[in-house]
Amino acid sequence: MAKKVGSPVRGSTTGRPIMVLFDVLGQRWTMRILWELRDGPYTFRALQERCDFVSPTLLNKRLKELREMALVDLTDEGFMLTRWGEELGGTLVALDRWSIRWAKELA
Amino acid sequence: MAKKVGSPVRGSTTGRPIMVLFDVLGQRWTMRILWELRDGPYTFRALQERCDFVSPTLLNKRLKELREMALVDLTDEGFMLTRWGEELGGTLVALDRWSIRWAKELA
DNA sequence: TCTTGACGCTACATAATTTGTAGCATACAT
DNA sequence: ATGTATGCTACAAATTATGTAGCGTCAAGA
Repeated sequence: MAKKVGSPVRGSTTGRPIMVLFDVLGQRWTMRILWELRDGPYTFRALQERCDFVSPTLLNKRLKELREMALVDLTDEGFMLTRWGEELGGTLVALDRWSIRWAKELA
Repeated sequence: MAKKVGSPVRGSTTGRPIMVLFDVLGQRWTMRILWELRDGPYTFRALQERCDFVSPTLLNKRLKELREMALVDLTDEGFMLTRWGEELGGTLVALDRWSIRWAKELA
C-alpha cells in the first residue's frame, strides 16, 4: 500500500524520490492531511473533522501510508507529524504563500 | 473543469487558495506535468512521452485545467509554463531537494 | 494533387480509486 | 451495565484514471 523509495511507482519506473513523492502527494487528501497535522496532534476523529469529514476509509488508508513512510506517527496524544513530516509540512507553507499571491493576481 | 480561486473545491468550502491548490495538485499527474514542463516547451506528444506515456485523455484534461489556471500556455513552440507556472514549478524544486534527503535517511 | 507525417485532441470501454454510511472491537469511566 | 470515545473496517455507489484506436487539421515533399 505504501510506496518504498527506490522502487517503481505509478508513472515512473525509476523510483526517484521525487517521483515517489509525486505518487503519494498526488493522491486525494494526502497534502491536506499533512497540512492539518501541522498543528496536531489530533485524534482520528478530530483529524477527520478538520479535513471536512473525509471518509474514515480513506483517512485510514492515507494515515497508514504516511506512517509507513515515516511522515506521521500515532502516539497516545493522537496522530502527529514526525520530524520528516514536519519538514515536508514546512515546504507546504511555501505553497501556501505562493497560492495567496497567485490568487490575488488572478482575481 | 478547472477550479476558480475563491469558489468551493472538493473537500473545502472556503475557496482558500491553498485548498484550490491542494485540489488541483492532489490529482494524478498534475505535479508531474508541471515538473516536466520546467524545461519545456514541449509538444503534446513530447510531453506525453516525458510523463511516461500518460494517456492523452488525461494529459489533455490536465493541460486544460492548468491553462485555465494561468499556469500553462500553449504557444507555437508547444506547451510551456507561464510566469505563475514557473514560480509554482520552483516550489516543487524544494520538494525535490527534501525528498532526496528523506530518501537517503530512510534507505 | 496526392501522399506522408506531425500536430492537438476525442470516444469509449475497462479498471482503479474515492465516497458515504453503518457499524465493529476495545478501553475507560460512571 | 451503561455510556462514550478510541482507531478502524465492510460494502455498495459514484467518480476518476487508463489504454487503445483514431479523428480533423495543417504543412512539406514527390
